[in-house]
Amino acid sequence: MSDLNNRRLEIDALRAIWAIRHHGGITRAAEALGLSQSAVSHKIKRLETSLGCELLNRRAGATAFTTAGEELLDYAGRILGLHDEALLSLSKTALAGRIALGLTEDTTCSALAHILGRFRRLHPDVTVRTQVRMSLVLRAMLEQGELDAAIVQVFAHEVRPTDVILFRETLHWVKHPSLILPNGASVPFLSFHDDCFYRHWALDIGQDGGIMLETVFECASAAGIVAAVSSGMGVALLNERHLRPDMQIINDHFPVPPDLVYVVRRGRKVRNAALDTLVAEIESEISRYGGLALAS
Amino acid sequence: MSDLNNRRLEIDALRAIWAIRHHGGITRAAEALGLSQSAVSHKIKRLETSLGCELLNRRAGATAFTTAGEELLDYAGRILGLHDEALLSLSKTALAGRIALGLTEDTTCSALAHILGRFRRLHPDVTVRTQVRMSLVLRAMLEQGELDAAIVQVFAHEVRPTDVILFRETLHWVKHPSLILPNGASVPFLSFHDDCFYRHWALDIGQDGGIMLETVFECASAAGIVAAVSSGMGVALLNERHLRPDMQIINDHFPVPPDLVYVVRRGRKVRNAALDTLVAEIESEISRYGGLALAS
DNA sequence: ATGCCGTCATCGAAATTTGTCATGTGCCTG
DNA sequence: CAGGCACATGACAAATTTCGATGACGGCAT
Repeated sequence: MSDLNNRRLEIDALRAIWAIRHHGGITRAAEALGLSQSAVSHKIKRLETSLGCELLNRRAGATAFTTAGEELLDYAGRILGLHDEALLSLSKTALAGRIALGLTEDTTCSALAHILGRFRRLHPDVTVRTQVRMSLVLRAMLEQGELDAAIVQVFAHEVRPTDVILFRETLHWVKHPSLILPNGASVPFLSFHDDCFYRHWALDIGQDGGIMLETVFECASAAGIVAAVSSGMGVALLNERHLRPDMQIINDHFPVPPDLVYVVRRGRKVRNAALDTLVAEIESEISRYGGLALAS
Repeated sequence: MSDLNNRRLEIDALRAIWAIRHHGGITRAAEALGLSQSAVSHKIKRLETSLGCELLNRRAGATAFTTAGEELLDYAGRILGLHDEALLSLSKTALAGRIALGLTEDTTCSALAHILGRFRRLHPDVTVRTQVRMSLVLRAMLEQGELDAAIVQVFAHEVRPTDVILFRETLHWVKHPSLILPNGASVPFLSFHDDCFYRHWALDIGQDGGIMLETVFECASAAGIVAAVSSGMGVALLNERHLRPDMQIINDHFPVPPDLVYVVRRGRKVRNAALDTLVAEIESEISRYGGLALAS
């Protein structure tokens, strides 16, 4: 441990351990930060020697934080929050107006909440009205001019040049191992709510893929679908982040599901300086961390 | 301005602008930080170009902060506060016990308050009882074992090896220009309260220096003395930080006042781990900023 | 067991950042 | 108007940071 007074926590190092936490591993974090793996490894090493304690329990595959690591992580989050807000605050211009924003339920508990809160603080003269709906509904509202922008899920091939990509998700057909699919018979399907837009894709493949789906379960929340899959009630289309160890990914016979993308999509209105700024802040957050942290 | 995402506020740079504020100028700040003047100048320059805005209105003599500078300063204070607390938190050991601490009124509104607050947060099992008295009283309480430690003012030549020096102060004889001192006659003296320990020094010089002081005004607070001097009521002994532009420093005929030092002085009790830590934190804060920031 | 794969540590070289010294500039004061 | 003070600037040296390559280690499947 170097002299008590000369020690300091580099902002970059804090961002590194934050990224390690949220991407689960040094290699992934390095990728997200746009650095080499060795650079991040070194950064943490330096941090550790300067603090005189271990931060990570290194192990290939599963990098875990020590108690000290978790503690630092907490401070890192707060310091980075202030730091980023300071940066924004210094480059801000006085904004006023109102923004009508749409979100999906999934994204409400992501870093977006922080971005929105901070935006409020930095631009008190901008009114942000937020509505939470499903992607299909939000897209319709955008079309009709009811929203200025929305965070929606779309198929990867539907992304428009003006969309801001938040992160990608892979969709999988899953089932519980105990569920055996009989050949030829119709497949029990665990479905999201009517308005879930990739449910439509799933039901359409009945025509093309030679697979007959029969909806045996409907639920608006992912938690419900997850439970139904685990209990062996049928097959479902689930995001990678909803997969559980006891689930089995189906690769054969089923058509490969399209990739999904979360995007910020703007409405038709042309000029809105406040919205420009908000979107820019979201973009900046993404490029800094290589994607948004999303609770799974 | 570099790319929005790659910008970052170095902790050291933040500490630099903080030091500039609290020492009034780059040169002084550099000294306090243990760096060269050009290093600090460079640091700020880099900070400015990375932010794309001016932080300081440079001028010889009076370095003023711009609006952006003031804004950053606010964030800097908060970020540094968190940063330093994180650092301490990671090197802390579980402490318990109680500390009886004495302070002078002057030091209550300095950075000490922050240090004490932080100490409370980091070591909730340590009870800190603080009493505010004048230096002479505190020294007596230390002797009698009523305090574990105290922040007191002493003459520079009285500093003990075990004292921790917080900062030095120069004492001056001052008067208002309108006050003419007649030769031979007794000098009207504006005095602190009975217990002010350098009042004793002032009155004693009647014997040695051939100067006869006559106390015409007594007041416990510096503000009262300052007002009395400004109104031309007499001469007084004042700290540098209490000097006002309309005051005149008296150099001739009066004996040179001894320098003063604020120190942390510990009581007689030998072992107290909690106190050790608190004193270490104070020392660390001092060496980091080259002295304590004290409201004048 | 054995070999493969993914993850991380470590090393030397290259690139970047940071600090120092020496010097230049502008401003205030006597 | 000279001298001093406070800050800026440029060149160079030192330290730090990054990268690419390589090696070590553990998990996993054969």
